[in-house]
Parts: sequence; C-alpha cells; structure tokens
Amino acid sequence: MAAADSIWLRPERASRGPAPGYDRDALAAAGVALADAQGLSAVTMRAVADALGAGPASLYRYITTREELVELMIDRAHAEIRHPERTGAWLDDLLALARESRRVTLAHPWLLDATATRTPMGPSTVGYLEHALGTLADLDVPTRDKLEAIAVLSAVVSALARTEVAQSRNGRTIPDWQQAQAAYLAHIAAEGRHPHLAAAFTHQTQTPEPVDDLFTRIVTGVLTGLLR
Amino acid sequence: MAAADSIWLRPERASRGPAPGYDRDALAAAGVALADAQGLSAVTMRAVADALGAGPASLYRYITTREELVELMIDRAHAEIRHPERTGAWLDDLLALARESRRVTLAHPWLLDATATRTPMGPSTVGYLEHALGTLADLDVPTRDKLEAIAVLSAVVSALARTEVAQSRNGRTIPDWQQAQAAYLAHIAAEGRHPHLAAAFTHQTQTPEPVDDLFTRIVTGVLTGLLR
DNA sequence: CTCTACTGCATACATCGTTCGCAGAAAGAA
DNA sequence: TTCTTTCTGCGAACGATGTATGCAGTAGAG
Repeated sequence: MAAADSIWLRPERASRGPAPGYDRDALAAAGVALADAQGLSAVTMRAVADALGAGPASLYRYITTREELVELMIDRAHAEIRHPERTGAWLDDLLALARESRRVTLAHPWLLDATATRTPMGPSTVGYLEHALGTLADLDVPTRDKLEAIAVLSAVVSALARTEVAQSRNGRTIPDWQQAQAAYLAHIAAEGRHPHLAAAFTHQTQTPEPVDDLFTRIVTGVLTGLLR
Repeated sequence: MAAADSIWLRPERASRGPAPGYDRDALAAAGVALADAQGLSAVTMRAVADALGAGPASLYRYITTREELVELMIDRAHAEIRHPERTGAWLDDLLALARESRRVTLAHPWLLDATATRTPMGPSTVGYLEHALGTLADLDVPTRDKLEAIAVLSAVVSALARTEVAQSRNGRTIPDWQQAQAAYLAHIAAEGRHPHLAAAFTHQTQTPEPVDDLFTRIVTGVLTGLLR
C-alpha cells in the first residue's frame, strides 16, 4: 500500500486470510454514535474498539490512522444530506441544498470540528458536489465561478451552523470559554474605547429574527453576490 | 480565580511574591516562533518551555491551559493586522482590511488551525472588529447586517487563505492526504458517474487568474451581496 | 523581622495514537 | 487432502502529550 493511497481506493477486504470480524461501516457507525453523544474528542481508538467489542489494536486492520476513521465518519454523515429535486430555479435549488447541509450539520455538530481544517472527499461528499454543480448547470457563468460559489457556500453554512450550535448549547450549560469571552466583551464595551462595538452590543437587544429567515437571507445574499 | 475568567481580565502580575522570570508576551512570542517554523502542533508545553529556558511546569504560572497560550499567540498575530486609513468608500476600506487579514494569515498559516473551531477575542481581535465596524459606520444598513457581513468576511478570507496555503505548499512537498485526494478525484472523474464534476476538472486547464484578482473578485461579490 | 503569597521546577500521572509480535484461521496451490 | 501463504484479532508496550502536586526559595506587606 503506497503512502498516498486514499482509503476510498483501497479494497475493503483482502482475498486471502480469515474473514474480518468487522468492516469500515461498523467502525464509522460506532465513531458517529460516540461523537453524536459526547463530541469528536470522545472518539478515541480505545473507545471505538470497546464499542465494537474489539481490542484496541484491531482497528488498524481496517484503517491506517485515526484521521481515516474520521474521514469515514464524515462521509457517513454527509450521506444523510438529501439531494432535493431540481426545480429549475438555481437559487431555490441551492438554498434547499444548503438547508439540507445545515440540518445534517446541526444533527452532527462534531462535523464542524472534523471539517474545520479541511474537507476530505469521500463518495458522499463528491456526490454532494456533483449535485451542487448540477444545480448550476443551466446558469451561464464560468465554471470557475460556480466552484468558488459552492466553496464559499460551504464555508458560510459552516460558520452559521457554528454560531447556532454555540447558542443552542446556551440552553443547557454555558462552556467556560464562552462565559470568559462574554465577560471580556462586556468589559471592553464598558471601557468606552470601542464605541462602534459598544453601540452594536446595545443595538443587539431587538427582537431576534427567526433562524431560518436569517439563514435564507445571508445565503441568498452571498450567492447572488457571487453569481450575479 | 473563577473558572470563567478570561486571561485578558486576569492581572498579569501578582502583588506579592518574587518577580516572575518571564511574562505572557515572552510565552506568546516563543509559541509564535515555534508555530511559524513547524506548525501549531510543534507548540507543546515542553517545547515552549525549552525555548524560554524554563522547566515544563513553569508555564502554568502564566497560563492555566495550553488553549490560553494559543489565545495569546492568536492575539499577538492579529496585532500585525494594520488598520488602513478610511477613505470613505466602505467597500474599498473593507477590502483593504481583508487584504491585511489575508497577508497576516499567510505569514502565520497556523492561524488557520488555531482559529478553525472558534475565534477567541483578545485586544487585537477586538480592535480589528472595532475598525471593521467603523468602516461601515456611515452605511445605512442595520447593525445586525454589518456584524453578519464582517463575520462572513472573516470566514471567506480564511477559506481563501486555506486553499492558498495548500497550493503554495505544492511548490515544495505535497502532503500525503492531498495526493490521496487528488488520486481519488481523478478516479471519480474517470469513472463517468459524475459528469458535471468531470467537466469542471477539464475546464480547470485554462490560464490561472492572479490570486489578488481572485481575492478581490470574491470578497467584493460577497460584500456587495450582503450589504446591498 | 515575620509572615504570607508568590516563584521556578522536578517529578509523576493519566491518556492518547500507534507499533510489534504472535497464535490461529481461511483461501489458494499441490 | 495437505501444505503454504496471508491474512485476522489482540495483549502488551512505547513515546508523546497536557496537566497536577509538592517543595524549596524569594520578595513585598505588616
């Protein structure tokens, strides 16, 4: 196995030897269950092995590294993104796809951590990309602009989902770092050296916009700005 | 010290006891130097302590956790973002600020890892935000929209810088995961089940646009889309 | 001067990803 | 069938990491 082989190009089973007791899908499912319940950091090799009833070192018969396990988990989650039927109106279609992406991200918040630094490409992720490009097929702009718009769209959806997750956790227990950040910002605002920021904070007290409206408004703005 | 205290609100020196041998700035500088040279993962407690000539446990007299050290590093890097003079044209001003942000991010690529999941607020980060809001002070749109636009702008600048960093590393040695991903995408394109994606890849062979133009074009599109 | 609260730091610990080596099982070759 | 090859699960161990603890020494407060 060459060093630069994708797990998606490597055969799952060898031709010789005893039948494997597990498979990639089982590892991915166990990892997703753990991450859904306790976050991505709970997905340790030992925890996944335990969940499968396997020994800690057995996982390395299926993956070469922990990162590959996360890749499997990401693609498994991305498979939950439904591809809405095309209506012909590219903006509506792309909005529908973005909403699906948001839904799955909120269902698996650890995706924000897993895809924070890069987005590994697996079958489902590639399928998502193909569908997004298909949505824009009839639009007369350079292919380059379409790819850029899709990339920016993903970044924006992630950013929005991140703030949503942070706020939804407020209902239960507020993480230490958020409390510390809020305290510091309050101090800054009270200090008087940042008038625009202080003004922005007091303006914040109006009735909040429904999240769905906010999502639609921002995504629409970004997409129309990029695709004329 | 309460659990939810920001490092920026905690006094740097105690009133009693011997004079500290180092200070927060020295820790941050050592961390930045290590990260610039070998990436964020090279910033271990022991490595930073060694760089300072200190023992491994000494750092905890200045910070309570490794994350706080990274916070110090982030704010130190963000201090390098210059705040361009306001010309009165908000789009030009915000573009200039975005270019500064890009410049600093490319100078300290580890910022992409450090700020991937959240952006901790320190004095410099707050100063950046204040300046960005000031740039939009005369614009007649809701404050809410301005904050959103600035947040989306940051996300887009990071996303663009990430691809730039990935491509610039290509000049030297290509990381394994990039080779693997390229091989998989080539396989997908050759397979024929993803026509739009395959078409996009072949279209890619045109003469590349200068990076600065690409940056300006995308950021302009996003901002005009969001701020009418 | 005395006391108190800090300082640097050696040491230790728990946890993590990963490697190694071995006994046993199954597929292909004979 | 029998032999050989190549896989399987996995116990045990290794190196690295973030962090806690306890102690000897120092400097400002009283």
